[in-house]
Amino acid sequence: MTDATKSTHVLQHQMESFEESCRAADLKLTHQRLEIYRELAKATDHPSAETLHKRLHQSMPTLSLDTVYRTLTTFEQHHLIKKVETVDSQAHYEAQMQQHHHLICDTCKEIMDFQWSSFDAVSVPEDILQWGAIKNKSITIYGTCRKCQALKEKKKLE
Amino acid sequence: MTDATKSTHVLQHQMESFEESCRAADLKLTHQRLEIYRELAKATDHPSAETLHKRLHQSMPTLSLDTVYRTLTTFEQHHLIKKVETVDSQAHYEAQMQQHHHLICDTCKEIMDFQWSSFDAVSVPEDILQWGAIKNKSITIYGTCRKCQALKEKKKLE
DNA sequence: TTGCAATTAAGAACAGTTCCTATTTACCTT
DNA sequence: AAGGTAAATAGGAACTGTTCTTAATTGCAA
Repeated sequence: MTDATKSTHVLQHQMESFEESCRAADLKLTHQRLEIYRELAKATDHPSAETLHKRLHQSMPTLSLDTVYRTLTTFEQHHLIKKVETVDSQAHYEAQMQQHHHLICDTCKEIMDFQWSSFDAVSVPEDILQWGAIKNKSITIYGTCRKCQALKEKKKLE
Repeated sequence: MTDATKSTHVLQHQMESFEESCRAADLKLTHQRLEIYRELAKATDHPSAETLHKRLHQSMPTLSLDTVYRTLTTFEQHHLIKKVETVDSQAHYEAQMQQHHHLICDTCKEIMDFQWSSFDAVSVPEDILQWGAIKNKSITIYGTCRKCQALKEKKKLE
């Protein structure tokens, strides 16, 4: 993922399948829901409810923060989006529902998506199968991103 | 890990190295700190501050919840314990600092530790190395544990 | 043992999220 | 196209989890 935002035609397609899922789930297609979903779908940075609210405020000045929270919760309950696991006190969300993993920078806290299909293909160790019914496995990689590494180097030299 | 609690001798050893780390970090060895650490170290369920406070309340009735929060934050800053990534609104902690992974039950939300040394040994895909300096990678497996599976089966038959 | 900086208890304050209620909206029926 | 109705929304109040403030207490160095 080199671009900060998705191509419009990929987003278009994602919006269409979202609308279909809403109809299937008996969720009314309100302006707020469509815009909140679109804003999350085009983001690559796993935003919080507050961040989404700020971004949408320009185009929708009367949108309430509560609506953003309520809408995200509704979407999550219908498996249209996911809550991202973090140690942060704010909840973060993503519209990416395909199998993927996360890179987290310990400095700027930015979360990036990545693929690792050979890992996805392996089955879990024998003894874990004893634990119960496995549904999904995902990796989180921690480290310092290039940007933050560069900043640290710069500070050292000062 | 078959037992719900650790053997006393393993815990003893962990307490000793904890005390050593505190002295090295210039952290005073107060009764509260020792007991909070001991309670977390002997737990296998990744408790929240509130849960730890409840467990300690019997033996330490005047221990304040704030002290539990403050102490856990101090320990975390000194890398003596870790905050666990969850989608929960409460923060969860663990004293286990060796490389390990998590199993999370989607029903009872219980978090279990597990090892996967062959995964630990492999290096990450080439393109991720471009991202920055990798420090650690860990897996979270989601599913339904045996206990909850059994409960669901029981409900179906009713 | 004494002195002092660090730590603590208790409750106030704060941040993030959810609830309450009156109003508005989507969309089904005709 | 217009009306009816259940669902959704805005705004603010309430709630939950966490952190801060202050005065009292405690660990530990001298």
